[in-house]
Amino acid sequence: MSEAESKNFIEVMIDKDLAEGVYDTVHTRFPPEPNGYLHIGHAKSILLNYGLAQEYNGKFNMRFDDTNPTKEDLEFVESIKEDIQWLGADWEDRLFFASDYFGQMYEAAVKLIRKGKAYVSDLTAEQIREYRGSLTEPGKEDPSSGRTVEENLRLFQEMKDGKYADGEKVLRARIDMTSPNINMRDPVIYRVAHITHHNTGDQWCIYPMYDFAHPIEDAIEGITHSICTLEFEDHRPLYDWVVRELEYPHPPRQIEFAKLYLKNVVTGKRYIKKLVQEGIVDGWDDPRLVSIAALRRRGFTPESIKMFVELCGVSKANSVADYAALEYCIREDLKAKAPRYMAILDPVKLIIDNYPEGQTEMLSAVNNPENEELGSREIPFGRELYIEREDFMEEPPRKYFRMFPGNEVRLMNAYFVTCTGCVKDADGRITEVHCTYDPASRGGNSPDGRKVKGTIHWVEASSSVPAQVRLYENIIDEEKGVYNEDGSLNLNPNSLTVMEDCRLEPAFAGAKPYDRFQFVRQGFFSVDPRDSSEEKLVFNRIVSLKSSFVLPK
RNA sequence: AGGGCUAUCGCCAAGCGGUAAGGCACAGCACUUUGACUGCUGCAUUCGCUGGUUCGAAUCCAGCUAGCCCUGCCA
Repeated sequence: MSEAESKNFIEVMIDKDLAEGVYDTVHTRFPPEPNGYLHIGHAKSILLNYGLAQEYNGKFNMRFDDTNPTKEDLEFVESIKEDIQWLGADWEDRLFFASDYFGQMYEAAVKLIRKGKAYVSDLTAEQIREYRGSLTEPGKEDPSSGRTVEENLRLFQEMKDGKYADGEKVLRARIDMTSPNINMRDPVIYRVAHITHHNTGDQWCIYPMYDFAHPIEDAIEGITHSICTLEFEDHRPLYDWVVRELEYPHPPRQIEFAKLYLKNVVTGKRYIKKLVQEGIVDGWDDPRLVSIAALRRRGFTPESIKMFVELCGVSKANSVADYAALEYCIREDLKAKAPRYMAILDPVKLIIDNYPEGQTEMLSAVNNPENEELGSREIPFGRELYIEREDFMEEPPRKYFRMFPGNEVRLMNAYFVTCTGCVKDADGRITEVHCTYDPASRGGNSPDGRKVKGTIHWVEASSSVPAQVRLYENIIDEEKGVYNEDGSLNLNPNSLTVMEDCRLEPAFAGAKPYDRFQFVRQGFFSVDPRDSSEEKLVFNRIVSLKSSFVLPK
């Protein structure tokens, strides 16, 4: 991460624009339609637009592109604002709604009509489709295209005044019905829709189409670089046509980049809706999803998402990022930020036979060896502890260096102990592991300098804090991918494992929602903001530690 | 098939005529009071293919091939 880092193609274009004096500032925007929740793909666009404004000392606008009331809802306006703020993109006082420009858009349409560049059409939607031609055949002239300016003005006024039913008339731009670019074949720019808009109420019954509205929105706000995704490349000639015909003095430039896709995750709204309806996930913010809200709830930091987006880069090549890259980013961000406490997810008793009964003592532990600012804590130690069930094996495989009969290991921050055996119940399940400790090894080192290969984590039994911990796997099967061949979702039933009887050291007692920790040897976890209570903390695993439990074959 | 765009390591991605950056992933070694972290090492004689121009091409030209997008009164 040095200044030697190369610029992406958008920065190169901006540099060129600035150098040539096409623009003397940079002004970007993020223009979502409030018709759903934001996911990680949107984060790329938000952070890209905001980042560019920052980098070039320019401005960044927040704008809701709410030109189609049939699909939009106020509910989404609030969630989108919250997500963007959480990501750290600051629009300052520049929060706009495309619907606030309906008056100016109407005037712009009138201007086009006056210039003979737009006309009211009587064609039905179906006829318009027929007249448009196909990918390989040119379109035909609209029979209504010959109307006079006066007639068009009158009819458009009547459209606005509610004289026509939905679909009865539309306003079309007059461009070129034979253009090889279908978007230029006299696109519809205004339609009639008698519906209440969440912002403008019943003030309008005609609404502008995206292709007409968007360049106007950008021009009104003084946007210089209108950054959107690849599928709009074909629309750029129309975008340019609109700003040119409307004669804006400093027309904005549209630049397209490739969307960010993440391998093996579900982002499709209809699939998420299905998952919610069927109760497979507990909402659009279920920690297994990758909506911004879900990532936030699971414990991801805005910094980690920013790092991920920057890691992925910006280009025009369609690409699918590895989930592993996201995991890398959150580990990287949290490893110095999160205190490292001990937590036992699958407890089994460890009894130290030569430790005095009824005795406890306090031991000191550093909270994060990589970050001294996080200080240290006192942890209780006693005769009965909990250790991880998988940290003991009666018959260990090769290269297993945790607890097994006869082996000496270190209890982290405490003592060396030598395993002496275990106790089982009638079913053969291990109920207790036994050991003896070396009192001279207090703190975790032996004065005689002998070494142990294994260090395991533990929690003193009587003072331990109960908790529930949820472990997430990718919701989708790694091999098969997100969707089956018939289009159905390929769900992994093991995507969520709930550990009910976890035991934490007392340092966790005051943990608050969203607090993040590294559980020693387990991974990074955060307190779930929705399900945690005073009585019982619920943790979400953000990400596991890298191959910390993989045994060599 | 008409138009637009894209093709560089398993995944991202620099490179813009001078002889293939970097990150993720992976592997090995070292270190380690987390089998984590960290450190070191390895990982494209080759840039979708085929020709051409050039002393020299991933970079220029031509022709192919593959993938994505476009026939909403959605955005």
